[in-house]
Amino acid sequence: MAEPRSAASYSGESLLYLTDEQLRQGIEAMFFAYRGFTADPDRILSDLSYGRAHHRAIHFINRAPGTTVNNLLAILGVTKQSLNRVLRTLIEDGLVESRVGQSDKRERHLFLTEQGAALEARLSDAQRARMRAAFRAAGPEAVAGFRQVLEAMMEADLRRTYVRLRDGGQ
Amino acid sequence: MAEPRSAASYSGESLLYLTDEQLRQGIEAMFFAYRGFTADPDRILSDLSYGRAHHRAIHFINRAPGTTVNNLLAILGVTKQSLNRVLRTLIEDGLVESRVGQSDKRERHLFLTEQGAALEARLSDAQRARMRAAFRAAGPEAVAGFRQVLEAMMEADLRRTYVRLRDGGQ
DNA sequence: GTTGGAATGTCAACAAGGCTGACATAAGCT
DNA sequence: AGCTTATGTCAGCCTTGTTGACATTCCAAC
Repeated sequence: MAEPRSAASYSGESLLYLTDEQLRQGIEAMFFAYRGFTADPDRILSDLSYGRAHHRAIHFINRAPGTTVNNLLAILGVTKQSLNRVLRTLIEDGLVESRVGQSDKRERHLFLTEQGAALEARLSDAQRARMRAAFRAAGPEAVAGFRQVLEAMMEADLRRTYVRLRDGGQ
Repeated sequence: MAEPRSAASYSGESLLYLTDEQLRQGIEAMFFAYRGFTADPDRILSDLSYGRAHHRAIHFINRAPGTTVNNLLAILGVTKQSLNRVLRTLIEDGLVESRVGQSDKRERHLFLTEQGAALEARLSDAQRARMRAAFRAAGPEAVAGFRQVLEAMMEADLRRTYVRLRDGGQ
């Protein structure tokens, strides 16, 4: 259970931050923090009888307007049936618009309507407010570390997606 | 939408890390990283027809052996009906033992059986391996920042729970 | 031109895991 | 004795994930 953590690798540098105890604290921090991370949007959504799935769709459509359904599937990591159910209600409710592609007419390109953008703003304002408070409390060096660790924790394909989004790709 | 971020507070210190763009990157990093965070245990669990809910229960029972049902409810933030469904299967399957309290016989104290501890070890080995890789890649200063930001992101009551667990309380 | 495959949508059925509400039981407290 | 607390359980509902099957539309290759 307690890992031997290869005594040979102690070459001057302290590896105490890699003990099982430290790792477990990191795991629990992720668990509890994620609850906080989603708490504010969840409250807003429950009043509208939407769920987290709707939030995720709205977020990434806003993030990459005109994205295709297939593209969104890859980002969200769910089945098309599951996403379709969510998209259908968002389209019916007038928050999302689905336009047939010009070059490839099989593709549907997704956009937020004015109403959809309004909800997106409300949700992300709430979520950013908490993130801002956390960033401010921790300071810029901590934020840089936070981002580094999270990035290293992602699955390789999602890290590529994350970096592409971050660096302004579409 | 774009916050004025009170120009008066620029007292020499750069607040560029608090821009909406930086905050949004933090939000997306949390989203993608959490998927990585749960990916390995999820794979193990799906083979056993257990879910994340079982993992969470097992984790915290291992973490605080003898904890009561009520205590676990507070940590996990679910209803007793929801938790009970999970606990029932874990007890039936012989992974968790429920002992009537000595002082207060209404309470049930929860413990992992040998079998339960074995699964816990398997799950947390997998999860720790990813966390360890991420920590190692990012380095000790980054890890400290990661922990600071996450802690600041928690809801107040969960932060207390987290700190209590971290500092060896039960 | 026809055919194969890709992108999408839809229907049906199912499961996990949240939730609420109601109720039972046992035990502790006043 | 009566109220409260801790727990368990039943029933039913919702969201959001899954698989499988099938239709449509359209591009592209042959």
